[in-house]
Amino acid sequence: MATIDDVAKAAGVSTSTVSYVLSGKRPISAPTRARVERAIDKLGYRPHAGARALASSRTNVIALMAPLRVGVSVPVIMQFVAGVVTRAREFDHDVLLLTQDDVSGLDRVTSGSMVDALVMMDIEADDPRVPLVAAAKQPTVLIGLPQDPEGLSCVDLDFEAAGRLAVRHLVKTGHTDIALIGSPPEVLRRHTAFAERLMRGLRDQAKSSGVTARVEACDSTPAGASEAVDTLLATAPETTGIIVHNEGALPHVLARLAERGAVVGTDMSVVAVCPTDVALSQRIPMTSIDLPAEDIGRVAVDMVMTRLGGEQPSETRLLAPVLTERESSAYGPAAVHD
Amino acid sequence: MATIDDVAKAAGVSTSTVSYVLSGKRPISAPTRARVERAIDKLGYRPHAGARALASSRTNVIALMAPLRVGVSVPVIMQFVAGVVTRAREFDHDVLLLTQDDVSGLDRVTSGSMVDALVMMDIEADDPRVPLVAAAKQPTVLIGLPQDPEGLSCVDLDFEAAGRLAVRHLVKTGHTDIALIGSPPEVLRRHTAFAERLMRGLRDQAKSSGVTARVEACDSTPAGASEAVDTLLATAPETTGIIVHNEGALPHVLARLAERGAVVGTDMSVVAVCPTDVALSQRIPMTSIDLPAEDIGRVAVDMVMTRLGGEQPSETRLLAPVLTERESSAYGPAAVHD
DNA sequence: CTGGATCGTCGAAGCGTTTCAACACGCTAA
DNA sequence: TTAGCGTGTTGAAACGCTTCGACGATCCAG
Repeated sequence: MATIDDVAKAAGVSTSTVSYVLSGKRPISAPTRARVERAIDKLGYRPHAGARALASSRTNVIALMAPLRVGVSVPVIMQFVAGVVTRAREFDHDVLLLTQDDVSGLDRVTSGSMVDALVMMDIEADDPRVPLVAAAKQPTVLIGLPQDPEGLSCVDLDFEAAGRLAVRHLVKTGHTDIALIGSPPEVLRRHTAFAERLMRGLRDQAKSSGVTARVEACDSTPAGASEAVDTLLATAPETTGIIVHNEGALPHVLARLAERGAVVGTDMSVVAVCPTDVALSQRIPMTSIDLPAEDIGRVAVDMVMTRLGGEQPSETRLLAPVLTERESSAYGPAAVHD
Repeated sequence: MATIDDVAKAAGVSTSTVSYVLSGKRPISAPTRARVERAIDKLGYRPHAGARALASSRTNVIALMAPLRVGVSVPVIMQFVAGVVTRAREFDHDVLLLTQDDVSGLDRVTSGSMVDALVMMDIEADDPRVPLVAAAKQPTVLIGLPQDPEGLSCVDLDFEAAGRLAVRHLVKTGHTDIALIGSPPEVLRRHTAFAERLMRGLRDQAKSSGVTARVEACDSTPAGASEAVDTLLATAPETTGIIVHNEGALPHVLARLAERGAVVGTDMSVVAVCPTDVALSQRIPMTSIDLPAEDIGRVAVDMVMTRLGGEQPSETRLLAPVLTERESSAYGPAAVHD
């Protein structure tokens, strides 16, 4: 492997000149720059990442903590990951993937200076990682909202607004008996932030709209979905509007409703909260509130990068939910027809 | 951040002694070791990854190239990834995730010495990355089999054997008209290795068993699956045994068969090639050949690690397919009942 | 005793960059 | 003419670690 000194020798300049050509941090005359560049690709020179990290304390790597937890939809996680990785590359950064949900990986990459910054997914309401990143020297962006986002940068879909929006939509189209089929019990037990926020928004809106809204946890399996549907329709047979916030369970919920003879889009209105591609690959195109996972990943990287240059204050960005009507929802019993 | 010199000073030893305590490459007396260790965690010392990489030319990072291509099942990819990441951690390595399918990332991490080794997924028959890794100084393991695995280390399910096994099973249970519902057309167009290998095994076995076996490509969407099922049953209505090698399409294939009144497990036998958890989360438990994705990821790391220590010869490991009978297959028309 | 191993520790030379202070040069302005 | 300035380039000092060769001490065999 050629070193920067080899390049310098080949170009007849000093090593620092080569370095400045590469970094652009000092002006270099056109002819010199040309000689250096020619030498670089004649030798196939690549800077040694470790040496660079040592000298500059910049690694051009960011860490992505994506705990692979039970109950979270893997395709959705991957959309976040894809957003993060591709955007990071646009800033000339690579991504170190951490999947353990403990705190040791965090400590290792931050205090070992392996990364310049961190993006953390799947935040719980009282997440043990949060105090650590607050203390780390690397800037961090959370995908999701912890209990106390004080001094932290966060980005997420505004799930509270999404909950409200879903209810408002159903109410507006004439539904007064509404239910949420939500996250798996494990997720709720962990107090995963997004699940709780959606429920809060939903309850608030139901209350202020004067409609009933019950909530069923739901495993992402066929059996779990069937059970959720069955208990829901047993305890509240008057339900005509269902919000499903569980990508894995969604197809099974629809299948069970069909088995029970409920025609989605006619008898029963269903609003999904999920990525658009998931909404579109169901048995019928779903009315849905988009979870723009890839965008959120991208934004997380943008935020982390602005904090990397210059001492920006922390900010939390909540993306406004957008509801798109498709074929799974219709007017309900209380609809006012004109 | 404390440095190794701080630790040495605090413990009253030389920096090299601290280094040897950490690496264990030279014997250190018990009392000295104890003093050093006390100093280490009093100061909260962590070696600087870049400095270590520079001095030792070891980064303790491996690259994982997992192109996020259209047509490949994301949950399955993630199983590979999970296997790789967790096993890498057991060897004290972290994972750098590359998702671009071009060759630039490969070049960057190898010639920049960012990683000690590579694991590459989703190999095409004539993959442009293969010549590059053969030239790189870092050992590499491919998940999948290129056209010419000469001098390369590879690991995968033995898809050819899986194709044969699936056919043999159907033949043995009395089916003479067999079909494969396979990968999406894009995957075939890329000559993705595993898809072609399964088809080859299937055709060979069909030929030598004297049964017919047609092949349908199949998009992983509801529409694509319906289309595949429809054309299959239109052109070969006598089909009683179907092999599905497409995780994304599987549920939709089953749904379409049901819609058309074919009772899977009675009229129609279906064998899936997919991870067991996918096989179990369908409308009925599927007879399947397991794709042990996480295991394969783990094995890939094992192989890469043995090649990292000592100059091992390259090897390719093909895991023997295992078929598990469940409820989606039954005896066919030609079965000999006793 | 003496000579040679063995054990534990140390000093110093790298590893390949970045970056700071300094300098040479040609200009312009006084 | 000279002081002063900006432009382009350089030398050398970090950055924090690993590892090689060397060295004193201890031990055992002869």
